[in-house]
Amino acid sequence: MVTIKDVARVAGVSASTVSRALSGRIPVEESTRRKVLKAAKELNYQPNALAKGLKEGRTGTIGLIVPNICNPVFPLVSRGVEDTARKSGYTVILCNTDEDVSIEMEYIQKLRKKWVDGIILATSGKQSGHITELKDSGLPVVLLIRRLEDRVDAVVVDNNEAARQAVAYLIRTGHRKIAMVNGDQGLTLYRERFQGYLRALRESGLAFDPTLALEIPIVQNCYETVREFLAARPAPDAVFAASDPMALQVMRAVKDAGYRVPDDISVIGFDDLESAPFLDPPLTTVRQPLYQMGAAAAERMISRIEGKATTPEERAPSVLVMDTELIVRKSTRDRTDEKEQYGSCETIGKGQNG
Amino acid sequence: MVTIKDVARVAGVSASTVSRALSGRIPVEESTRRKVLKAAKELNYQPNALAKGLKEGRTGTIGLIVPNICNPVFPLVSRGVEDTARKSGYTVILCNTDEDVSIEMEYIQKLRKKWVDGIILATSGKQSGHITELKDSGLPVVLLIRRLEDRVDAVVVDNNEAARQAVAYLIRTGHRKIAMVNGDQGLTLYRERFQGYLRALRESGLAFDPTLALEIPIVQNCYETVREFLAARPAPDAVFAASDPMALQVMRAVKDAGYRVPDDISVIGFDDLESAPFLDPPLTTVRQPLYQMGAAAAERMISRIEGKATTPEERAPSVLVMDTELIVRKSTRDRTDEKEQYGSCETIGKGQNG
DNA sequence: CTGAAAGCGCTTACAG
DNA sequence: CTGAAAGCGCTTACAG
Repeated sequence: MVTIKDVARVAGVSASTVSRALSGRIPVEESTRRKVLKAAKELNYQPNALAKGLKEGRTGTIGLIVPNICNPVFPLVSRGVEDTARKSGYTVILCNTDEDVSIEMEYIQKLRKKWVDGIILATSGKQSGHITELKDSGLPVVLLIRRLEDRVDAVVVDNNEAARQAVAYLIRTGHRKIAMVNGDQGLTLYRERFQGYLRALRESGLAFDPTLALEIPIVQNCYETVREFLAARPAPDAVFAASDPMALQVMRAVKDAGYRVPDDISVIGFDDLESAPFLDPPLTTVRQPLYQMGAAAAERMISRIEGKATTPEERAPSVLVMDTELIVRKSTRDRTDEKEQYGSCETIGKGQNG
Repeated sequence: MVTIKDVARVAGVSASTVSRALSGRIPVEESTRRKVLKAAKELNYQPNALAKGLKEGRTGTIGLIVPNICNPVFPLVSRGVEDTARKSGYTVILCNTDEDVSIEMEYIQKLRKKWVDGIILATSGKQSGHITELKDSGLPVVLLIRRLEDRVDAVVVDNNEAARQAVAYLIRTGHRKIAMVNGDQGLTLYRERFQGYLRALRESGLAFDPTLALEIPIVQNCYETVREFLAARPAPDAVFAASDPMALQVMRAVKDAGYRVPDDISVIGFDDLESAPFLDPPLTTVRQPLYQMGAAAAERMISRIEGKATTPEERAPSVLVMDTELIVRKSTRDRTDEKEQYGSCETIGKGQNG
């Protein structure tokens, strides 16, 4: 590798001058600057980022910790982070934890050793002590998806309200027996969505029926659990699934049990993944601005790192709550309209996937 | 941050001794070793990875360059890479290029500056000069998905053969007018899949009809293009889509055009994403061992980095071709069986999504 | 086995 | 404006 000394030799100046000329912000005689730039180009000089980082105490690297990049919300989130980071010259280290706090802590330690300039945490884990500790150590931390009161910067959606709106929509369109298929209640975001579901019921004076609330911690079990649920008791008239991947499995289970979507059972999801409009039927779901959330988290992170936050308000932790939107497609129907739109050929519809 | 000097002071030895004691592999008196370990623990000493990297010329970091983590094959691939890397103590920098060679080159340069120990390249870009150049520079490089003759380590599937098998299956089950919905022909993997399609036709004595071959470089356009295709000419009896996301859009378009899957048109995909069994109908598709491919690439990379490859054969570039498997589900049917299994209620079936 | 010294490749106060 | 020197925090040949 060619070093700063090689450039210095070729340009006929000292290493200090090369460093200054290349930095751009320290005054150097125009003619020497040109000589240095020419030599650097000629030798294809690439400054050693480790030496630079060691000296400056910063590396232009951001850690991004997610539960699992295979959960389809995270690719979009991480593109939001990475695109924004890249535009400002930062690079992203990706870490999957599977919501295992010990892996999360292991990664945090490793990232600190590598002197990342900050850590974006998109896990919704069960513990938080290590996070406030991390923040108090002075390293910039931004939470994504999850918040920790108002003590740490965060970018989130209002899961409670988004879920309430979705369920309120079902109620408004005539559904009365609404099941909720939910994820691990150990994770804040699923608890919040459950609270929203309860709130919508309460606001409409509907009683909460605990037998209609399914907690399914592992997405892969969703299909089986819903099949058993449908086999064991009278069907609900709607299912609110706490994520699109769960909604997909719910729809499959509903159809395989001999019911039609949305004729017999309406299904609503949460996420609005890219595939949602192409499912059969196209999925009604709550849209989260995933890419924008990633981008916003990265922006917040970079302004923390670069110390742009100067006023007291800017220095205080900020929680950015982004808007969700209910996207109505064809997996839900209006039950207040008694002329059934999809009602013909009922037996076939019921049987075709059974 | 606490440094090696702090530990040395507390342990009452020199920094050199601390370094040796902590390294584990250099002999140190048992009693001093214990003192050092105790002091290190007490101070929660974390060695500075930048200083270590600067001295040793390696960083325990691997670069992973993909086209777009939002293309759903890459989350699994990258988990394979990351899980394997993590087990050996490595960390992964993720880079998205959108198949833009200039972004790819920019990232390669940046990764080199950061002294990554190797680069795994999963892009299937149109140029390759910079890759052989990179490899010749001595930095370990492993290709994923794509290969470059036998000049660079690679982990791939036999796209040509996998596509041939899929199309041969369609032919064997009585399909005669088989369309192919394909991706950007500038990318090797799609060209190879197209070649496999042609080969299957040829082997069965079927003529290739160019009007049945659709090149759709941008997945998002797939639905519209297939709608137009179906509106403009008599329908094919099967569609081979070169990826599952395309297959999903094809199924939607087929149904919206008033045809049934698989009664009127069989659809076959490529990837076997997690959602494939839950689609409606469950998707027949070619399974790629995505996670294993990522893991294999990371293993190859690590053995290159750590110089385990010692015999001449081990040092030579290796191309690992992994097996694909055709997973038959319900989106294809057997046309040689003239009792149509799904044939009842034909008009409803055609109309229900139109 | 252990310590003092050199050096990895930068940046930046310190002189001039 | 420019150079020589110090130092970021490690590791490792060199002596002892």
